Amino acid sequence: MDDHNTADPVTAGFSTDPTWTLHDDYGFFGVTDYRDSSILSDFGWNNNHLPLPEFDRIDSGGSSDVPEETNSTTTSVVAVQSWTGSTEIAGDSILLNPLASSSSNSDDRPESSAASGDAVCSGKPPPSSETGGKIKKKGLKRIRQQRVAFITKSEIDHLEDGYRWRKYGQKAVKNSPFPRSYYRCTNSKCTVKKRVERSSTDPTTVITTYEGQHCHHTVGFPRGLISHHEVSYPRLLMPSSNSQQFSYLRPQLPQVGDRGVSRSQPQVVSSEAGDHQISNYEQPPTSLQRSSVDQGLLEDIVPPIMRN
DNA sequence: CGCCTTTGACCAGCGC
DNA sequence: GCGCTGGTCAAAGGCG
Repeated sequence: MDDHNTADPVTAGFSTDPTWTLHDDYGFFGVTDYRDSSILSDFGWNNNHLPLPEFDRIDSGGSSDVPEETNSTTTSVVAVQSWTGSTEIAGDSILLNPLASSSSNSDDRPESSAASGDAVCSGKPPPSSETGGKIKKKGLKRIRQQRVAFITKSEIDHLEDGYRWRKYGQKAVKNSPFPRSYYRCTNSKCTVKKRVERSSTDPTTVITTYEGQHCHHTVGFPRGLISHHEVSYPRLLMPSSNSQQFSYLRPQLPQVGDRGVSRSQPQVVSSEAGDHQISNYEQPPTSLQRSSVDQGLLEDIVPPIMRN
């Protein structure tokens, strides 16, 4: 891990950084700023399509509950990348080209199908109880699930995304004055994890990495803001015109092929989805395969046209 | 009282 | 084998 590529695409100019452009096949959809509508229109998007994280006090109904400091915060997603099938992408290496880590990909394949994608919704207890605390199974590699990384320009580290998270760890990051925080979805049957770190070279940006897929419609959407029925749709929270109020939006994604159809269905990750994931550890997914792989969060945020 | 964060310890993987 | 680093655990304490 010592030789992880610590280059920060944010400040290193990730828009031209080859390690990021290589991620086109994995869902990287460009460098953008939701405030720049011209860029969005180039992608066939409008503001409603961006996965803008919401501020922490979403349940305030956009009222004066929002701290003054928060009011002054500018939050915008500037880049997203996603990938599957790679492992040992730890720490700063989330910025590495997953295709370049093929040496570990073979090791990445789930040796035990109990882990990985199908475990996400298997209803099993979380790994913590399964491994019996500090008595861990030796020789059992960590299985990486599909990950999506956001680079977000924000003064807030932990950006709300509609799910409830429990922090389970924090580590100092090499070559960075900012710690990395580890979060787990509070749903006991959901193994989705989230990693949040601030860019060492550009403190104004936050890198949020999601791993796995939620197997539930909502695990307590921000303090009961909306009903369970509603959150079966992707959760995109966008600021209202005054940037202090937030509204829940159902994204109206471009209707391209069957993707548009599937969008209208509540997204429940089945065990089959897990099987898909396993197969994709074995070899790089084709475009068609990715269409089934890129479910969950990625599907929530990336319109089909961008995944082609 | 339940949920959450904090934090030190522990474990696994990797390079040398 | 050793050291470094990322990732995770779990006890303790805080908060509403």
